[in-house]
Amino acid sequence: MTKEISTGYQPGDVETQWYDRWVKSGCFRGNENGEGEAYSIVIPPPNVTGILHLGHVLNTTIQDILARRARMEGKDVLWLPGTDHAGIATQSKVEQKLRKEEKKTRRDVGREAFLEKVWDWKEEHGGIIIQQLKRLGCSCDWSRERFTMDEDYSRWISKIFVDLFEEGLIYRGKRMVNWCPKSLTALSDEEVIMKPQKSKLYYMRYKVVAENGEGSPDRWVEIATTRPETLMGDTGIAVNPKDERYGDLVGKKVLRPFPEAEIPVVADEHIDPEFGTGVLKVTPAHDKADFEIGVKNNLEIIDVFNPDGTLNEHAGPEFEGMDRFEARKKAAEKLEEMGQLVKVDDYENKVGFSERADVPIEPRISMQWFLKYPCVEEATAAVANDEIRFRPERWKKTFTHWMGGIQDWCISRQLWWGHQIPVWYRKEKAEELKGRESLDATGAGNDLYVGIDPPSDEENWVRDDDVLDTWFSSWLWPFATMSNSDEEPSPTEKRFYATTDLVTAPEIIFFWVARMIMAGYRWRGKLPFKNVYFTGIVRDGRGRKMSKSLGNSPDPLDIIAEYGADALRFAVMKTAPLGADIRFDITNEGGKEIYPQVVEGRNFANKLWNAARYRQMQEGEGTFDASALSIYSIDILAKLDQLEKDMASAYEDYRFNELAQLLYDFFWGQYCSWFLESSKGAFAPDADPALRGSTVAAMDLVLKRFLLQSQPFMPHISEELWDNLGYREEGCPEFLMQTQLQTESVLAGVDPAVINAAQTKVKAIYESVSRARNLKAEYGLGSNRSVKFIIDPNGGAPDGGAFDETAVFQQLVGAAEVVVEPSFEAEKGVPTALTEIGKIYLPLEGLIDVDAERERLSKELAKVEDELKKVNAKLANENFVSRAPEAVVGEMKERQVQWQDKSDELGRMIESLGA
RNA sequence: GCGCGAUUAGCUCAGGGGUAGAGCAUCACCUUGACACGGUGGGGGUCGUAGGUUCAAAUCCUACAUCGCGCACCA
Repeated sequence: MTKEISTGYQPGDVETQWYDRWVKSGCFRGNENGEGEAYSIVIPPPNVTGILHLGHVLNTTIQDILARRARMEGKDVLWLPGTDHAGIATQSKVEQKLRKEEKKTRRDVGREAFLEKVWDWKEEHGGIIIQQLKRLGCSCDWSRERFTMDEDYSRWISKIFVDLFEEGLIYRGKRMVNWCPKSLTALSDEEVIMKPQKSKLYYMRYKVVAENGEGSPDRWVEIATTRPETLMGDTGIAVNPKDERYGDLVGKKVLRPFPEAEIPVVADEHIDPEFGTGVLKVTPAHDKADFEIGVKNNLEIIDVFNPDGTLNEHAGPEFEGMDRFEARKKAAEKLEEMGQLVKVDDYENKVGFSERADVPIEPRISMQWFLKYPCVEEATAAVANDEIRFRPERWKKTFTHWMGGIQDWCISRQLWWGHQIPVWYRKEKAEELKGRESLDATGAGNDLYVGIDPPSDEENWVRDDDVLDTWFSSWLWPFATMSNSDEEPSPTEKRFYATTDLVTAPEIIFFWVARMIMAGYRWRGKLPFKNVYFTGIVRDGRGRKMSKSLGNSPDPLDIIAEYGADALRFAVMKTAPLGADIRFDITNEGGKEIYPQVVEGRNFANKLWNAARYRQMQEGEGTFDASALSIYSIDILAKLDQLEKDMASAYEDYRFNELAQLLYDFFWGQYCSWFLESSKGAFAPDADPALRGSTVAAMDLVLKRFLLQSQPFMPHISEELWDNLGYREEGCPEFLMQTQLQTESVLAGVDPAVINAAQTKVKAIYESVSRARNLKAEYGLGSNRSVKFIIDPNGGAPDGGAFDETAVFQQLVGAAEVVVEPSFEAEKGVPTALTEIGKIYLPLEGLIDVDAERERLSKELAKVEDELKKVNAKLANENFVSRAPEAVVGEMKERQVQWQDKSDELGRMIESLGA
């Protein structure tokens, strides 16, 4: 058996080999001493423990395309990568492992030892995602990779904290915060996700306390609540002051059923009389709104929960130690027993969930550090007046809205993995200071130390236990990755800050984007980036967001292994309209998951591969001689020019899907389907050597320029073909990815009139070919054998003369023979098509059927007349003729003539067939 | 409740006042000298619904419907 050589492109080794070579040659390194225009992006740092998902693929491919394109435009590019320590996520993972393997909690092992374990874990498992980004082809400057817990980077965090503390923007206070009972930490508002929940609305009744024996001894007031388990913490009930039903109750007391206590009835305008019974139970310790009502009315605050969401001693012995959801049932049961539960309705409400731990958060009063945001006005203005440009622009509104209602940021977390707050308390005063409210720069004198470095007599001090919110480190990312905090701006920063583009998901517009703008302005006096491109969300075929928990997110690495990174990149880009969501289609074929969009990408890569192979099969160098170019070569080169123009303009607007579409349409639809097919004659043994040479030259030109254009999207295969085809020129960089785009038109030396004439003629030929193929197919002639066409160019040839492109016509149509016969007199019933180059006859032996042909032509005539009717109607409309733009009317008139001619001609053809 | 977005062929999506488009899928034909991960041709759409503006609306405007996403202290 002979060995079969695969004609298909095998991406695997090709991709990894090129990637290694690029890295080794320093192609990705940002040059701070360069002289070109600077272009920079900082990567949104993925979690150090993260695994690549399709969202990352979308996001980083866009960045890679921007970076690669910028390099080819001669810019000095820095794409700065790194990872984020992801406080809660990482710590939970290690805690989980600890629990599973050693049956211990982090407290069992102690802070120091636990942190060591986290670092170990990070060394072992961290950075997987970096390897995955490399496999995708990302051209990041890995020599500058950063991690938010790096020592230099950490010093930045402390410095920023100290600055803000001294400025009075950071303070500590006892406040209602979002508490995660699973992670045992406070969370910022942004880390809480509201989810609709099917729950119950419990109607219960409290007894009104009789005053000095007056009033009805049996008066009850009905209250609706979703959280009966907190009633032990109720210290009042509230009604709307305007609510006539309850007006007389205000100032009286009701009896809390358990633990039994008399609690006051207060009036508050926030109460909606329409909701439930119009009466609210007030639990100041466990609800933000209740807290405010409590403060206003001087109500007692009773916390009935432990930090982990179980109930504490204040709930009474029956409830102590019980989980909050069990306690809910139990409280309802108990009310029932007491005859105080009126009814229970099904009810859907929204409950805040911890983003990371995915459990309902508990509003809880606790001592936390807060930040009043700096530079809010400047940041708001920067986006409002497009100093920072958002794409799509609609996110501006969201941003402005949030900035307008901005709340102080709870920055402390009761975690260990993260940047510990740089605050020390004098040992003997520590307990007192830790409990002090409203602690700020003015408060504690010499007993408080806030500094980047620990105090020199550290042994006399106790450090604050809390760490900072991970986002408190991320907001410095654009500049803290470039310079150290104690030094002048580094050469890297001087050259590459502010960055050019930021590519990120709209989900983190508040978490990250807004805060970076403020931080950049506050500490660098410069906005951190010029453009922000918000990507869409990657969804599955059913429109659901891809997520690990749904299990609907395929592993990009599996896809890459099967189809290649270039295919995946191309697939994602082709369906990534500006900021709109992407549906990642998955179909199932015989139990195997197929990704149609990626298949398309792979097929495209394969097409590219084979088109290049075809070039390699033609021997020798081409010689570019403008005067020897065929009309087909001129045509494809003109289209190449147009492609480059269209690409440039689509890049301006970040229209990545359009860019991918342009590449695809040009290469497959124009170059392969038409040009390569039409050029085959030039390689026949008896072909004119000048034609052959110029055709090869045209092929080379197109391939070269096309590879330059496609490199950012499909870097690996483009590089491979650039190499295989030997397109590197003397004195040019080693790699395609370093090669500069050429901007000069490929047809610069050719007379525009010649180009125009060639394109007109080629267009006519191609259209006629389509008609001829059509005719063939209509008569069921699939094979190219034994098909003969006769062309009667009688006045129909585009240049007015005889038709001289029969060879190409024959090749394109797939015919055995094509002859030109002016004024050909066909037998009756010979199938005919009316085309741009004349009448085309398809004589069929034994198949001549006058009736059939008449019917076919009649059908066509009907279509033509339909069009003609439409055009006629339009032109008969006076309003149209007088009010539509001249150009539109002119075009319509032209169309009228065309359809009329066609109709006449078809009419004659039918007539000639006889009745 | 307010705001934003989407709704175009079976699927994934372009188009954005002037003749409804692509890829996939489907059907028919084709082992034509790069590619069957290919070639050729066909079928398939009253552009979510109802109004309005206009000579002309898939496109602009207004409502509504469905889906999605933000924001909001309705227990």
